[in-house]
Amino acid sequence: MSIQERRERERAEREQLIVTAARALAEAEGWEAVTTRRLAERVEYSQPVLYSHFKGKDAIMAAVAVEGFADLAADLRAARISASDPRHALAEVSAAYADFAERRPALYDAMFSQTVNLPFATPQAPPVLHAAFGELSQALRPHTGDDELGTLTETLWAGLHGLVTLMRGGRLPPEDHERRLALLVNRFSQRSGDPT
Amino acid sequence: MSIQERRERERAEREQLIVTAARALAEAEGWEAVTTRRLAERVEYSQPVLYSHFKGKDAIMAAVAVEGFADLAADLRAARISASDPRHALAEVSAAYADFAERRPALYDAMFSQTVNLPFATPQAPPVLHAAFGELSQALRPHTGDDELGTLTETLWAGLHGLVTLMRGGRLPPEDHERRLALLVNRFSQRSGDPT
DNA sequence: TGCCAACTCTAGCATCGCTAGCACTCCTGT
DNA sequence: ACAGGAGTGCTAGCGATGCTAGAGTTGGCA
Repeated sequence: MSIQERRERERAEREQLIVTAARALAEAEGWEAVTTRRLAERVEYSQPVLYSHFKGKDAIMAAVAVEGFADLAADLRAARISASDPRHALAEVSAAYADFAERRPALYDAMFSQTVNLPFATPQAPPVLHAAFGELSQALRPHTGDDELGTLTETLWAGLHGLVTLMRGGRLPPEDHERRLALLVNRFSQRSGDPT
Repeated sequence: MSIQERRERERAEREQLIVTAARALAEAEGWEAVTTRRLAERVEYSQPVLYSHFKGKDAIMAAVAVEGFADLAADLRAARISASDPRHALAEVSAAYADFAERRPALYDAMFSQTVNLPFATPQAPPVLHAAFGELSQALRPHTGDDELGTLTETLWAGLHGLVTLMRGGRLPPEDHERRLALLVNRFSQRSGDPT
């Protein structure tokens, strides 16, 4: 019994080692540099070991992506909490989102650009994913009614995602990033009541 | 002289043949199915011929992308022209953009998702690229001042791009697409003056 | 102590983008 | 008309990719 447990524990540790190594390699040199051979060398095992843990390279990237969502959710939450006024939180959270994408491009790629087969807009989606989405929702709550909060969150998310991906692909001039971000946030802020 | 011209003409025709075949193959089976071997077989030449026309596979994709921008610009223009009221054009053009991405996913990938090394936000960018961007700008013009038109166009574009890419990647539920699109357009419409 | 099961590694497959070098074609000048 | 030569397309192959089959070794159990 105990020996079985030890083996499972060691297996879990090795699996985490693989994910961590993949993430480190991707963040250092980009995903195109993450080959199964290099990854195997990093964790000091042979290639087939990777396939005893994950179905393929995509599954490894998906595991990294889940870690990324946890980090993103934490960043967004920190930005929201530290905001002086709930109405200012939207700008802070949006900026945090953009910063995350800029600071961790490889992680962001795994989460969004790649084809990783994660369940997203369903209850089966990993909890960290709902958490990240929830932070955006909370930041938007003071600015809209409950009935359209979900859809509005999705749309804001799309706007942020578009901004960072187009900029990173060289499709948008980086020097105007702040202005675009401010403009987007402004358009998603409630202005009907008071212009204070 | 004449014979030299004929050769150049034939070369140009063959180059166009390669681009057309690449595009057809990509639209039929996706870019991962477009290998240099299959492409060469389609155009009934050997692989190295491709490299006498293009520096590599990326360059072929870039050529397809330019064609895509021309198509997109045409679609957007048609939507804008056919709009009854200039103030309604924004919704029409936005819907046309989303439709384009949905109807021609492979083309859209070549234009935006892939790393194709095209000059974008510079004067060196292909004219068709400015044309497509200009259509979005024209649709937005009735809704904002000239000083922020450029930045606003970039931001709307990012919003549209985010919507279609996240939806195609399974990150957003398709059934709410129309509502998200309407919401985005609404947020980019001028509402300060009249609620008519 | 001997055996069996589980596990890991070596080696290799099919395919990828890309290229070197040979062979052929076709225009040119005498 | 015909030999020479420049240019062009092909065959074959390189290094690298993701992934897998089968051999070989290790380690716990009777």
